[in-house]
Amino acid sequence: MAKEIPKVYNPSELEQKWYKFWEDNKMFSPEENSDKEPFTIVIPPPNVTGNLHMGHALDNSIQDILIRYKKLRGFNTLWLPGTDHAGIATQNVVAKTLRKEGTTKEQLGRDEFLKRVWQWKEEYGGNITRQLRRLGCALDWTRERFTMDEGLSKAVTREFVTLYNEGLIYRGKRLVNWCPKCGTAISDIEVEHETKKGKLWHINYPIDGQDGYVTVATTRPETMLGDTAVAVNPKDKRYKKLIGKMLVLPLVNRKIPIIKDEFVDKEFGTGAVKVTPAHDSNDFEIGERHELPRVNILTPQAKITFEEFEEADKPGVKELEGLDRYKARERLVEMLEEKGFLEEIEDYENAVGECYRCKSIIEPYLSNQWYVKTGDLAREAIKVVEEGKIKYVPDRWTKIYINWMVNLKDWCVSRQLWWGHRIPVWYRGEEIYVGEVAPKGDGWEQDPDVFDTWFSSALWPFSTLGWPEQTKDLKTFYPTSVLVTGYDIITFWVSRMIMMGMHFMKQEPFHTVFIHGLVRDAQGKKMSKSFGNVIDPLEIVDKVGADALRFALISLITGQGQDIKLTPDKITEARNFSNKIWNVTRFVLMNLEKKVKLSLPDNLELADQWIVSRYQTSIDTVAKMLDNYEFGSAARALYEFIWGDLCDWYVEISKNDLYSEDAKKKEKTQKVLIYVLEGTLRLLHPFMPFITEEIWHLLKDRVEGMSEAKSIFLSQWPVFDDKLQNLGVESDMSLLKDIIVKIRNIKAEMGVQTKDIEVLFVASNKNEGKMIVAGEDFIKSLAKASKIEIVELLKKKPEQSATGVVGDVQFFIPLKGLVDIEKEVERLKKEDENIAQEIKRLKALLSNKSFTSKAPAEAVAKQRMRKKELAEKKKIISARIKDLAD
RNA sequence: GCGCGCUUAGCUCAGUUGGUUAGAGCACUUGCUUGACAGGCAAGGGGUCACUGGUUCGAGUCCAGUAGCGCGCACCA
Repeated sequence: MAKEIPKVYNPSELEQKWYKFWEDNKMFSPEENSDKEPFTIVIPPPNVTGNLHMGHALDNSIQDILIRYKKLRGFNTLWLPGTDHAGIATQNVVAKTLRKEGTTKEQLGRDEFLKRVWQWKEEYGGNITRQLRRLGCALDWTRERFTMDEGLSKAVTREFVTLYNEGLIYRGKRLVNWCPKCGTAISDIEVEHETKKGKLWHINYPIDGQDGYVTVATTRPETMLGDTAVAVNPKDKRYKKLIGKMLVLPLVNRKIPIIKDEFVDKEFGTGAVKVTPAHDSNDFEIGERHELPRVNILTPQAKITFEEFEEADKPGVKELEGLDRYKARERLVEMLEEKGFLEEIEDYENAVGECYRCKSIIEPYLSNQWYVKTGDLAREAIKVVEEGKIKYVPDRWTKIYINWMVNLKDWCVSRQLWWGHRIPVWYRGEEIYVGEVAPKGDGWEQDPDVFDTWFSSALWPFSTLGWPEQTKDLKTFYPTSVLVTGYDIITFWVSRMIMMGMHFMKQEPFHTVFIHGLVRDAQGKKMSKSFGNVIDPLEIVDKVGADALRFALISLITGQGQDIKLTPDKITEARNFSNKIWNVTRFVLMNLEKKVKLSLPDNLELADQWIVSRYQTSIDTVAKMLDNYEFGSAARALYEFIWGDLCDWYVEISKNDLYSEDAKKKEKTQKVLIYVLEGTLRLLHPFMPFITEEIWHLLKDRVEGMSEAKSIFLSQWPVFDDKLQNLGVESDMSLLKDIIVKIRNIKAEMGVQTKDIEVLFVASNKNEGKMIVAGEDFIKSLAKASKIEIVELLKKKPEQSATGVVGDVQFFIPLKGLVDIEKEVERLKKEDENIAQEIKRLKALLSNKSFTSKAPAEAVAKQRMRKKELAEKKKIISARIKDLAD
């Protein structure tokens, strides 16, 4: 029978088999009409264009653990999957394939293009959801949603129209963050700032009607084409008498005023600032204050245009028309130099905004956009967190969230894309119509723009449950329980869900936000294709299985939510761990000749009581850790219990019984092994769903009285029984283990390999004697001793033997002829010295009055005890040294 | 500039409310063809817990400061 189980665990087939089983049986769908308490998570919807990366793997492993854990604990769980239409990303992907075909979206036209996007979505949109299945995620696929599906589209329209009617939406012509490559506005948080080396050009602007000039400094000389003023600080003596005079813009010859504005820093640059209201946000504000004209000089593709120029201003710079912004900059600087307007070029560092998606440099650009007024929405969203109705874990994110929300600006929600939710606004001449359906009558034209993708994902926790319809799901599963995500997305998404959740549902969308770190490479670098340091989770799943990948990631999670450095070592460790679990199962099943009943026998011996106690402790600690979102600690605790306690100790000890002739003992031990293994599988199932399912079924074939459930997922979390937890037994075992290690240690140091040694124990009290008797069999087998003798008192000193002292127990290993005495004396002297030093330290500590009087009695007693123990140990060892030396 | 985080063994990291003896995995040394597992077993070496000062009987742990690294926000042209 045992031969059926291979030596090495081979995950790939098994994982596919079990996922299919789970999904075919719709096991991940919640129960209908259940009176169990619901536990809900909505997945952070991955981009439909996306492929599973390590960040997803971590994020979803955590969610899966929560779901499976709660399911085992008897909750009616729902983990709702879905994907995000990812406006820019998806549009770019399809545009790229069109380019390969030699066409463009403009040539196709809007409707045709959208057809192609949908086609693309049908074909490839399932990639990432397939990949989530390979990870083992217990997602309810019957409820899968997509941000562009009918229901969610309706929700977004309702959202906009409602906010509009409430006066929380407005349209404005302002400077936005414009990405010339993506051809759309993006929101503030989609702009990344990176400090770059640049130049500061100092340009002389001649004063009109008199000699002299004013020098301005700029990092963007090409924007001078759009200058409509030069500003100075009103207190700046250098320029005071020039305020109100006109300057002549070099090359362009436009006359622009010198104005005064508090914004200008006298100390910086030359103290005079060129003002380009159409291309810089500060300048825009100065322009507002002084009612300056705005001259736009760029096309949406960031090429120079003179559309808004006076005819007279064009001739001097005509050759720049149509040039890219950076080409134009180069040429313009040359021209300024030729004409003698360039005063100086200085090296300079400043932060330039980049598009988070395509890394193009963002252009502040004047355009008409739709905005959400965030003031009241943000206030509510702050309040609900401050009141503790939503908790961030770890807590430090609370402050960061609130700080960000307090400074929140109005949210630009329109995007100049085709792929997305079309803005439900229609225009007819000066008329504007906002509504969920198109207005009646002729001549209406719908706004060509679409919404920011986050405008729809803000509704995700309730739109996926059916909102705006009052569905049963919505009533049952909203508010959701926990949101799990990386900190990089708090601002994009979490904050917006809270705002919209509070506004539309009047209830927080989740009570806990668990924020985890980002997955990085071994050097701590972000994984990115351009660095070539990405580890593809699917490759790892192919190689070592999803369980191992999950376990590696989870066991790296820290309490503070640090970023995770994933190394190949860690993956190997987890792979080895699955193999260990596999093999301990092999061991247990190999040693069953017939079916056994799942029950704890009553003739437990010391080691049995110990492993049962350790198992009970594990039930308790793992549950507590999971309840506190301490995923890493929970994983590490299980690792230690399984590998350390169960495999390294109990399995080895159990061999005595399993290979013995005593049928009763044999059966007792088989039952203990089954009992502990079966329960441990359920503890481990949330972390490693596949291997635990497989083994659980292997056990089911051979064990009577296991759960009737058809999957371990549908069984239940082990019940913690504190009567089976025995701390006295745990401490006894810990002493016996120390003794065994000490014997092994002496043997190794003495170079003794034989099993034919004898150990003579001197037990100074009855309890110790009993303990050693209880452990006699396994002390012999694990320490490899052929004989053990226990005496209360030493009648005569053992000769030519090695000595060990563990706690109050001393023992002798006669080594006549096996080893030279000098070596043993050496070894003991070394130990003696170490003890002497420690005793010295303790003496000093205990004679310190302030310690004995101020420290709690417990701490003092502990140290006294320790000193006493060491002193005794030293006595024995010193005596031994003396004896041997004689 | 402001804020946050990190700095513990050669490497990657744990370390709960301060309790005196700082742990793990990998790597390293030594020994095991042990009937679960060499993806394994046993034993061992290896750390003035970044630095300085403070609080305390006692600090890896608390406080202040310094340095280095990382991140976020804001940017003065």
